[in-house]
Amino acid sequence: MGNRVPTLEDVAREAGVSRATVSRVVNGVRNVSPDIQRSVRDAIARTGYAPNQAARSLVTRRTGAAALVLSATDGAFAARVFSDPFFGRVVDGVLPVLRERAIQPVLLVAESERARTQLVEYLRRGGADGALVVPLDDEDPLPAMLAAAGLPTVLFGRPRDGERYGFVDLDNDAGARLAAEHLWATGRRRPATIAAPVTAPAAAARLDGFRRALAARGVTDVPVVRGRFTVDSGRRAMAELLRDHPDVDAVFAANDLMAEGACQYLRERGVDVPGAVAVVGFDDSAAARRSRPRLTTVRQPVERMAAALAGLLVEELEGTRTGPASRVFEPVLVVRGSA
Amino acid sequence: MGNRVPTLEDVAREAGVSRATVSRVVNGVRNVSPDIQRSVRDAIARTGYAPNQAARSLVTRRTGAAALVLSATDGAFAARVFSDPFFGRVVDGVLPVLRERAIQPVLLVAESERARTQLVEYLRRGGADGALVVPLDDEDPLPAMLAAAGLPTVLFGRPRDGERYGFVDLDNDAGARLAAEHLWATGRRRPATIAAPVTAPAAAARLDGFRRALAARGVTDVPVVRGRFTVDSGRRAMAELLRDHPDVDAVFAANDLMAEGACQYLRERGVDVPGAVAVVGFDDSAAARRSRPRLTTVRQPVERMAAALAGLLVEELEGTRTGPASRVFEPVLVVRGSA
DNA sequence: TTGAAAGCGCTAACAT
DNA sequence: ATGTTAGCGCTTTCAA
Repeated sequence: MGNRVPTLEDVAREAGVSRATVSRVVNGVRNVSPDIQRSVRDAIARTGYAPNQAARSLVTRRTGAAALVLSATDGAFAARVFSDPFFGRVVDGVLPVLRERAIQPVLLVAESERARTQLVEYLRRGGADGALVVPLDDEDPLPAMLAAAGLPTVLFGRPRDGERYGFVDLDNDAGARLAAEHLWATGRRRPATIAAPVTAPAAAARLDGFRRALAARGVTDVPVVRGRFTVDSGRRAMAELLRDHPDVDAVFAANDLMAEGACQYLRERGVDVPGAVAVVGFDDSAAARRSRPRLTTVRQPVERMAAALAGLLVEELEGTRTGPASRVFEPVLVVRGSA
Repeated sequence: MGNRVPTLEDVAREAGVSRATVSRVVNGVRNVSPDIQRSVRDAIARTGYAPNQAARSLVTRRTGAAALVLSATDGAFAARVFSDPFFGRVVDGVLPVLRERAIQPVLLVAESERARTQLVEYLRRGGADGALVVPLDDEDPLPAMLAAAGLPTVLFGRPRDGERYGFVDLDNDAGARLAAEHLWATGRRRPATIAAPVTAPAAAARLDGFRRALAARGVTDVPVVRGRFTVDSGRRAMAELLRDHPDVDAVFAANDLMAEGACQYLRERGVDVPGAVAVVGFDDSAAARRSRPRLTTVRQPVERMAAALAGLLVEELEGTRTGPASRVFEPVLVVRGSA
């Protein structure tokens, strides 16, 4: 037996109609009489027909897929992405929006120079109709590459070059301020911060926001140690902080993972949290709830932001909106046990 | 100006040659004189041409992409995948193999019934040339669906229905035995185990292997508590174990995350690890090195296994091999501080 | 409501 | 070494 994959033609012959009619049924176009619809559906079932996406795309110029791109310029990529709950939350937020519209979400990772090139090539050729990009680095060239390739692109996090893309972002400055004000209000006068890598998106905003809010209260010498968003780096940063500034009474970390690491280190050294040192995290991820004590943290509504991001792309693809649009979300302070 | 995307035709006209010649240059076929190659390349650069994948796929019946499918039948999917270092290691292992051959890796997640259906549809239509599937559940119908759709499919972990697919797997039984023998050899006589969910792939093998090895030494009543592969579930399991069997002197957890949780709980309760209770993990993931004390664990060479898995698929796609093939890796015990 | 036919952009067989 | 040409399987006018 010919092991050929069945085509529209086969279904048409089987059902005794034209290709056009089968196509209409498959694509749910009305103006097809009910009985013909039935017989076509039967023929489809009998033949096991599935549309050929290549042929379809060739004429519609659509793939029905949207790329969710995780991009970083440094190494240790997968280790980071697959251990920070943040990315899972992004995925959780994006999926339902796309699924609802039967847009296939495809995750693409750009872990190296070569990967970026291949990825852009892939998308230029028509791998997906648009891209949702989560840049892990402010200097990431990928968004610009995608835009240059003419691909509808939206970003998680405000890009440096402002308004060329649609994006969603958090008011990071306000978030850092919430942390600072809470620590101040609870009597902390010698706060330090475990900041993000200099090139991390949002890093500057969280650090500056924290410093400014404290400066407004007369605290100008806030110790800063950089972490790398991981539990381990938070632990090491805390060790450094404790060594160089044994009198700190509060720590604001740029994400929950580092705050968790800080708590771990403090507890191991017998330093009471929050008694001796208060710790505030950022994100309100799963790490905030599993940490001991549970973390007081600045909540970033990642799932809602990701859903909005997907919505932005969908609008662009559907032509509902034309220019780039953006949306900024407000953080909320969640007080738990650590501060 | 006509905002049309340039096609082969445009490049051909620009270079003053035929479409076929341009195609040859683009696809790196020899038999094209150097000077013509140059002028074609120039024309490509000038026009900004990129091949249309749909048109290409239509004739080659290839997409140049391979899917890495993460599939689960229960909820809390993204939270699991994006916090267990295991999946990052799989990605790390797969990427280089695919990149090297310029095969685009696309990550697909099947988090629900609907997602599975859409995903299979997508792949049937030609979303990728083959699939690397990491099933999180033994009863996952996805592999069978993909196979039924005629898509080349290989699995991480031996499937229940044996030899219908190519797969890579670890000798989990041997791994569990290593753990049991180490605990026995170091004088532990009242071991317990934190097992995986009943439907988890490899779960049965690790549990049975542990039991059998101990039974051979006369220990037949090994307490078992089920965890869910997370730190938290490991912590809770340990609490349960300690409550119901206060005399346990060793714990074998089915992965490092649960072992980490067990250690955390024990330390919080002031139980010395490994003094009072020895803990052995499984995987040798990043969690093993960050845990305190560092975990003694059964090493699973996930990256190498994932690379081999990708190799299996590549062979199948290239026609180098025909029937399903499989490869089973041997575990190694890594002794650190926890046992 | 249905069918006929053109054509999307490319590769590959064949001809030169 | 290069060109000509016939499709790949589908959607979408346009006619009927």
